[in-house]
Amino acid sequence: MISQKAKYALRALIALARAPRDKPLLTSDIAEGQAIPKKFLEQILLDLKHQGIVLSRRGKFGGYQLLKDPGEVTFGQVLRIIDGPIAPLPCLSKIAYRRCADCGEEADCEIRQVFARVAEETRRVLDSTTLEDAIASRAPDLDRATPSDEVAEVV
Amino acid sequence: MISQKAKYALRALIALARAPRDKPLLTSDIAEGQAIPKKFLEQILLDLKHQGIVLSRRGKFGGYQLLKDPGEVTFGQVLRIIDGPIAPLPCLSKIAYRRCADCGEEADCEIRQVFARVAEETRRVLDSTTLEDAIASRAPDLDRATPSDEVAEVV
DNA sequence: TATAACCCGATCAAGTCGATAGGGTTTTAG
DNA sequence: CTAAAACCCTATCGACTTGATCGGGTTATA
Repeated sequence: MISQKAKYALRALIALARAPRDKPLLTSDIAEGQAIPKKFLEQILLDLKHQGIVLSRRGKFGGYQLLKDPGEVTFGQVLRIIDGPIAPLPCLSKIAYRRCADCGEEADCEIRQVFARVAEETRRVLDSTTLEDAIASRAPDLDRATPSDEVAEVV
Repeated sequence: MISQKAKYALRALIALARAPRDKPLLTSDIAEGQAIPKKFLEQILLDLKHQGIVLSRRGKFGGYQLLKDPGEVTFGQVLRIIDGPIAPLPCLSKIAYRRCADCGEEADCEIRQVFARVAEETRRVLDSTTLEDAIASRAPDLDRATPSDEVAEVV
């Protein structure tokens, strides 16, 4: 289950991706349009800003805009920022790898082997689907997916 | 992330699958062998019993055995019993479907569409991988996967 | 210089997770 | 018959997470 927060983040980003690139959207407008608690959305947009996904202008007539092209922001990136590692087991995450204290040799772990396949499939979808794909309601261009080694680097 | 409880359940079932079919294993033996808190394991095995995965004999020289063939118990079944729905969004689960209160039309939901693909891939792996596959350290026979409609029925 | 708007940390209620506690019930050995 | 072994069941607990709220602080513009 992805968190409510991640859902909010994706909805906000999709709203930003649909808006004209040069006109910032107000937090309150996004909040109202997407039925997101405003103060909660502020936190989320701030996270996304710190991670270089959006940019903000302060003061009167400020607001948020996408910093990257909608075709270059993947669902995987957003989920990792908001929810943390995507991998189903800590020992399968490269951004937050932790050995399973109670397991034996990783190479022999049957459970790890099965969930490694799940992680691979999940990454294949999430790291290749962009905001642009989502808006266009189309399947992502699979060639966009980072080569497997590099993907593994950020799961 | 799958829960620790689900990991324990899978480890216990793999231990049972490896044992001779007619000789029950003691909770305490499994607990010791797999480094699982005994009382916690009791709860887990009880759940698995109620769901028809294992059977138990009470009293002296009692214990647990697999009720089904190791080739007929999938990771998906076990995870659903222990952790609940596998689907990444409540609106994608058929065993515990809940409409997203704050979303509009489901057919138009871009997020749902993306995660529907994730759910599909995840199910394809988890519903086709059995305890037998895990023990043999081999990829599952994909033909074993339930036809998509039926799979959807139990996500 | 007033106001709009983002920035930021603290806090909170409810729920979940992993685990423990304390027995009750059934079966078998002797 | 009875004691011991082993499963059965419910309640509870502390730590953590989640979703959200609060109260301001800072910055930029008209």
